[in-house]
Amino acid sequence: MKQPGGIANKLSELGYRLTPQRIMVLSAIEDSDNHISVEEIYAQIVAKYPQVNISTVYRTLELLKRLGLVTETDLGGGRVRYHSAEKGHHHHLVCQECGAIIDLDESVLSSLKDTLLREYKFIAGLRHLAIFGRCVNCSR
Amino acid sequence: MKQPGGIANKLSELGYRLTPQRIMVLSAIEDSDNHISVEEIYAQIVAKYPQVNISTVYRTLELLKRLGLVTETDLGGGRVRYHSAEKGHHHHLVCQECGAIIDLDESVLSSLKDTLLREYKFIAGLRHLAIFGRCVNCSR
DNA sequence: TTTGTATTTGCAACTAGTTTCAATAAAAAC
DNA sequence: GTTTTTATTGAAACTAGTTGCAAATACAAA
Repeated sequence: MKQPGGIANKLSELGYRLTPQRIMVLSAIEDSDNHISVEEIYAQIVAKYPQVNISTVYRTLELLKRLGLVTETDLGGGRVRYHSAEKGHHHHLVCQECGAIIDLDESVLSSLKDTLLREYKFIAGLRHLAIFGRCVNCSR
Repeated sequence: MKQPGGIANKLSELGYRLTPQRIMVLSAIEDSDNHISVEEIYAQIVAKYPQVNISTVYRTLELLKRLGLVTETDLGGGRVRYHSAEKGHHHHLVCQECGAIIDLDESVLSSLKDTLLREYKFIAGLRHLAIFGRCVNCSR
């Protein structure tokens, strides 16, 4: 099929089968520079193999998400997007006025995480969060 | 119909019509102690007026959300719930293991808001956030 | 290489939520 | 109280995502 990347290796290590459909979903995510949507993944696959069903794409993403190999982020307007967990965690500031997306380093949320752990004994996931609001340009 | 609460007054002040359907949605939200789901609101309405359509409930919630009169929170598993904005803002820690929901005061996120404003010139909404992770009992 | 089997897939039916549009009814004007 | 205007509603069609199940196939074992 195609050279399997890091996610594919982990999948088979965990005992899941490496089907062509799964490899195509993995490639689409790994080859994508930024975040990729279900439609984009599906379009990419159908272009080569039209018989592949969209439900397989949804199921594969659900699996990858559950195993923590991929992170899902809601960047607003129901636009859920996917990203390889291998490429590191980060967060986004999403402007609800102009739609601008500002990337945010993971460290910005670390003091919040500490507070929650100390005061509420709660281990916050916060791997890939979208914070909605207004950017500089739109707040004037 | 029914004694209109604070939200109803604001709606008509803003020039929106006070229909029986809207008043019923408002009452359901205002009368609910905690967060209420679409199905719960709809079930409550249909019990009295079976001819009311679910799309009207969705449209009313969309309107109230847009006007900031009601806050929407995703408490996990696609279970979106609604809450009167008049009753104050707060946040939730949701345990992905046992489903426990811990309420969190708004102030816990104020230092994060400050940081985002100072370092990124971004005005974060963060009115009603759900943070996913693991509670004390499940993290052992 | 062939066989066996449990996992995975495609398909079709289903659910939640959205949208379009003609009919209805709030609220303003008379 | 009646008429007029235009926002709002109900109905039905539509879209995105999910689920059940029989058929297909990845992979282990022979």
